[in-house]
Amino acid sequence: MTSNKPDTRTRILQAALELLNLSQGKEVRMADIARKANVSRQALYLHFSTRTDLLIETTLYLDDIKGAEERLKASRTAKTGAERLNAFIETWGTYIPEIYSLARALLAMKDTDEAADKAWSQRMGDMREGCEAAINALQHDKALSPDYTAEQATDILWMMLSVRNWEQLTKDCTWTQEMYISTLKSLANNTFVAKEQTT
Amino acid sequence: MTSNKPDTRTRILQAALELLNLSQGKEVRMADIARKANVSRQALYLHFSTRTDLLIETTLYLDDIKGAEERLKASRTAKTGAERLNAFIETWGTYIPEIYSLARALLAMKDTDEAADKAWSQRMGDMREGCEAAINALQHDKALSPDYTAEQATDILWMMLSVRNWEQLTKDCTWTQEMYISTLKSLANNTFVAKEQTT
DNA sequence: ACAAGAACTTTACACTGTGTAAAGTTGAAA
DNA sequence: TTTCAACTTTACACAGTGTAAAGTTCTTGT
Repeated sequence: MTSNKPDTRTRILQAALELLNLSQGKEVRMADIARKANVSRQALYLHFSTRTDLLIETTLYLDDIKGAEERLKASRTAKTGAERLNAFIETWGTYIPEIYSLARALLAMKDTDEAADKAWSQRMGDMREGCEAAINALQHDKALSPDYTAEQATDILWMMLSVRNWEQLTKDCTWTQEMYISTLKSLANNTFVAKEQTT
Repeated sequence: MTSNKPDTRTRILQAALELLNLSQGKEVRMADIARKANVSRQALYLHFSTRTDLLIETTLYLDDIKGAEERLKASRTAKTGAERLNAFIETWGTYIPEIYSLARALLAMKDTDEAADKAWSQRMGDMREGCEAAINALQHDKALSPDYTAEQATDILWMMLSVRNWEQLTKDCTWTQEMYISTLKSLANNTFVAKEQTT
């Protein structure tokens, strides 16, 4: 039988997660996480080589909990390209707020910390593949707007769906999550789906 | 006659600017700036209370040099709303790369430093007014797409034109500056300018 | 000519947070 | 009972920001 009390490593990851969710914005320090996990600060370094490493591992842990991959894969079952585009926006748009606290911490380091930058870029690269798949599906349906190449369209969709944009719209512009999802769908559809020709 | 050798304060601002432009990405420290300006590190604190303060003052200095306000005001002379929208995108889009180094430094602090956040928000608030004016001009022409309210449209345009988006498109997606400008114009026009009705 | 003061320099140090180092404790397995 | 892994405890190096205070230098007014 698998023990139900989590091992130290997992407890640290959970502590990091909780603190990040709680202390919105404020820096979460190694000492804070250690205290929350009921281990010594030094013990963190037995499991994670640096703070950056710990945060990166925490994102992986979170993805695991949330079942990120399965969810994103699900959007591939849609029939038409347009449906697929909408499904992807819905899925990703719903996922963002769940990972936002952590994303924010990583984003804050991205500009100065090489490793954090790399980790974040990789994640965004994965997300980009989802954008690409949706755009390709549109193109396959001959439903991609002639205004953009598939690559350009991917770039633009990727831009639209960035975490920073979600942050700006829901925080600075105080949009609700529903508004965000529906408006981005509308925006993406207007932009990428070719207008029906009454030829 | 006004002395042509700049006073210490100005020399510090110039040094900060140069270093930020040069050392793309890497942190610029107070000691670095002091060295470059040929003053002691302590002298910086005689002119600026904190590093954040210095960076903020540097942005103001830069705006001054670049004539930011005059340029942005110029876009207001356009006749139609659509022209105005394009003029604004052109002006702002051209301005971004000129302030990018500094913007980047401020953005990096924004997430943790209260004062930096405030200063940046204020700047972006100013930029938002330009977006709002362009959208209002469109609405006045009855040329605003019925898909969005003026406020929503402003929010979306503001989002589209964010520095982070410029960064993503030109750095990650390796778009040229020309491509950025022309694509964003096309994007904004498609999104906000009402389709001509053949009623 | 001299005092006063502004604008620095120099030296020293406090503080925060990350990360390293090494010796000591504890509990379980062999 | 020893041995080992997984910790704890204590100590410290290091970077970078910001404070403090005494010393220098140059200018200016009287």
